[in-house]
Amino acid sequence: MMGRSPCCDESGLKKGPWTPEEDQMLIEFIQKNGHGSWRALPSLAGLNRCGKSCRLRWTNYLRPDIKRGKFSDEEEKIIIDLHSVLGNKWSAIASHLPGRTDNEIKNFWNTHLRKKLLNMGIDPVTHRPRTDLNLLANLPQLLAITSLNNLMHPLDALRLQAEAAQLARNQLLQNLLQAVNGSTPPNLGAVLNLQGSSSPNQGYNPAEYPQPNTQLEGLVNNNLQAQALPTANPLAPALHHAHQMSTNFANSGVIQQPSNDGLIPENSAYFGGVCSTLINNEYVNNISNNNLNSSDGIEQMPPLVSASPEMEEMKPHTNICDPPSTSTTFDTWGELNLDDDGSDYWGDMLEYVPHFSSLSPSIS
DNA sequence: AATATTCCCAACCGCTTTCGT
DNA sequence: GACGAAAGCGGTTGGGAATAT
Repeated sequence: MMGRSPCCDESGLKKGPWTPEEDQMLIEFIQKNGHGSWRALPSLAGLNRCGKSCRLRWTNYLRPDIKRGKFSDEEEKIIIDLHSVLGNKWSAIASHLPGRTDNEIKNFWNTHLRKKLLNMGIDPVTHRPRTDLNLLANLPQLLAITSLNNLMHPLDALRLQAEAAQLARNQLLQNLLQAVNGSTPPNLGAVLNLQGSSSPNQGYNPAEYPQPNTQLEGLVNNNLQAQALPTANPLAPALHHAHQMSTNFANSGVIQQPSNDGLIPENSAYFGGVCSTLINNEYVNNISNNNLNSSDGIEQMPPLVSASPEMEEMKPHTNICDPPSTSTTFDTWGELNLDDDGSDYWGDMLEYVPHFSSLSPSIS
């Protein structure tokens, strides 16, 4: 745009931190007169500041309805969920957190949540398990070595080739999703998770956001047949969503268990403590506190959503694990042996589909 | 105790969008 | 519709506080 007017650079207007006296002058003026035109406000209020500085000070700090202090666990979870859908739309995220400013949320994300997700093996941009960058960088050499080096132990070669295939699958999935969506794919599970939530995210309408692309997921599945995976499995999308939900908050260091009773409803898929159920063409994710144990100082997560009435009415019919026990872990019931960095999630999920299908009598 | 390093966040910068004429 | 001003917004920065050495 042309004709931008300089802000505080001219005429010696004060910049930098606000003093308590300046704050008081601004508060008293706005309480008495409202802010009106921000440009006109400073001179009317007797402040040697530009209007923009006054506006930011008021909206980010002095406004009486601002909630200050530590973010609650619930707020933290909402921010992560919304960020997985909205990206760096701090203002949009802030609109779902009464009393919090976009600036505050942005700072909280950059200083806390981003690092937290990285430490959990989750890419804070895509909200998906991180790709092993070192391995990816070495992928060509890896393939060359495993195909040419006759001295390598056959099992080691197989393992390395599996890792290379895993990377290729991750890349293929990302590329396909980006090609279709035209942008980094959102975490669909997070969208669905917020349906029916009683958290203070009033006005959140999942219909505004991208919905699951089951056709694409089927395409991805079919493109990965080199691993002898099943073709169209009706539960793959549900499992995909459960997987995404799971990786939002549970990763290395967290003991993941089957649902409380080891049973899952019909038309559902289970992954990492999250059960996704297809209801009226939409996925509803369910998790209970019982699904996670604290480990290594990681706090137990609050329930993401309560079970929907539809799910409550469903009669659990499929036992997907050994007799339930509080000590049951992933390793004891599964084909899902997760790497520390979570890099095998996608592959494990696909490999789990046939197992799931064989145990679910309603799926033919 | 002194110094260096890292963390944190209020405030700023400048681009984009909205509003009023 | 064109234009300019105001407001909105997201990225970046500066410096004080906290922590490490």
